[in-house]
Amino acid sequence: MAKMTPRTLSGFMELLPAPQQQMERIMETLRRTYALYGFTPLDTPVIESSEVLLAKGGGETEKQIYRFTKGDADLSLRFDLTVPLAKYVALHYNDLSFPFRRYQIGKVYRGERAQRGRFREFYQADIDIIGDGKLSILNEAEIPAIIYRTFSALGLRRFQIRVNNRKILNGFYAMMGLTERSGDIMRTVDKLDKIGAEKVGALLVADCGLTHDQADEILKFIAISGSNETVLSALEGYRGRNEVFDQGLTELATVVRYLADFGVPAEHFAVDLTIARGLDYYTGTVYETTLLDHPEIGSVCSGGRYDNLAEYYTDRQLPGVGISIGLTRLFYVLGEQGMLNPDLPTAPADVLILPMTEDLSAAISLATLLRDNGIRAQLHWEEKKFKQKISYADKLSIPYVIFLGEDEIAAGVVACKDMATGEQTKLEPAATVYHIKAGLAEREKGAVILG
RNA sequence: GUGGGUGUAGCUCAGUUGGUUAGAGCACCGGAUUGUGGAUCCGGGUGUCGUGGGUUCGAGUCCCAUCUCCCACCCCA
Repeated sequence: MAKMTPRTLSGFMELLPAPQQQMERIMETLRRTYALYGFTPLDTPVIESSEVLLAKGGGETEKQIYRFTKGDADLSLRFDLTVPLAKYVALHYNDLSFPFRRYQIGKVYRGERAQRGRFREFYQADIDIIGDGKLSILNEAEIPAIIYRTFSALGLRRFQIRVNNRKILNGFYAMMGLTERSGDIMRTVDKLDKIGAEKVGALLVADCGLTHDQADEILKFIAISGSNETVLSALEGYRGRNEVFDQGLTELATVVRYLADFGVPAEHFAVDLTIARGLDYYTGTVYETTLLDHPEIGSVCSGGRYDNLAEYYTDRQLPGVGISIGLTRLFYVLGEQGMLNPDLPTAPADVLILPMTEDLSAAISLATLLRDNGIRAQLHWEEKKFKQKISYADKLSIPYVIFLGEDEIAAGVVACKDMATGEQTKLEPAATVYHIKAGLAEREKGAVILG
């Protein structure tokens, strides 16, 4: 009979067991780090009513969203975690305490063309802080610290958190009398890294309708660079000409001010006036984090400040700040670059027990003892040759194999083989537990995710 | 959504001006006297040459269509 050819849709990541274990480790690290800053875990449905997800309407979202009907219901897959959060906060407003800090790691869906490092289904690992009416600027200052700690916890070293403030840009464009075109200008300027100043200048004239002088002035402005202090003092020169600009500058200075106290080394942080973010709901600080060795892949962690999270669901003013780590993209890059530690334990079990007697009673109770002591134990009781069973442990890189035959049972011991060294010990069960636990602890010591 | 490429084994690929039964390496499976894996040796091809038509005595190879995936744009994690 002709078989259907199995395949996985393009743009959907599907991992083998070992890499999946690595992915799980990264997720655990993210959860643990986020929790250090007082964020509570949240989960929301992958499917929502289209009415909810598309409340804002129009734009890219509408084009990229996976939308379908089931009976009479018009449904969509979430394309980010922020809109579901807005719905959640508006819906449960009375039961939440503000500032509301939540993290969420979940899959999102975008019906765009898949490409290298661009997926249709991917994990986002978000944190957001939502205020009720007001939200302190210090939350914006804390975000880079969270990004830094998170990336460091993964073992990443070569990354940079770039920060800007939209009020500075909007204020500057307002000074030039270009307020109504500031969205277009930002989107164009955002390409600077990719296509260079010359082309951006040309696009500003061609697409945004600016004069050459205006384009030059903008390019000159965003070219301001150097240390944080240098950029800030250069910006001070523009103070007093536009209220929004002044406010943005004050905010940016505050974000920079506490960096050291938050433990963020200067080399991982840069004020960068070219960062604008395409998304139009950002109103203040914006963040973009890139891997220094892989700028071509774009941002792996982006976010910013927004003033009105849930405006489509409630009249309440709910300002917030948040970031999103593109976990699938990050994992893809790390894997492609060989940066995932090959020595990272990925075995599904710590011990494989090979019972060699008809009566499994001794083997099963040994497995129970191991599990009672937190050791992941698997019994191999299939009809296979001895060789195949030990080879199974080898392939799954299970670190220990226990042989339990007549001799051992009679002597009240178990034969435990360390698969890495080949050494074999014969110890009583309790001593074996101790032996294995010590060995596992040793292995975990050097188990950084990136290597 | 727009434009450009690609398609042979699980993976990376070879396959002559169209010629007989489509190959290599790696991977995988089995074996080398049933209590010891990784190394070696022996054995095994696991394939609708993306799919459907067409040209031809003959198509993996040429033509058309279609699908797929990849790349760029758009946008973005």
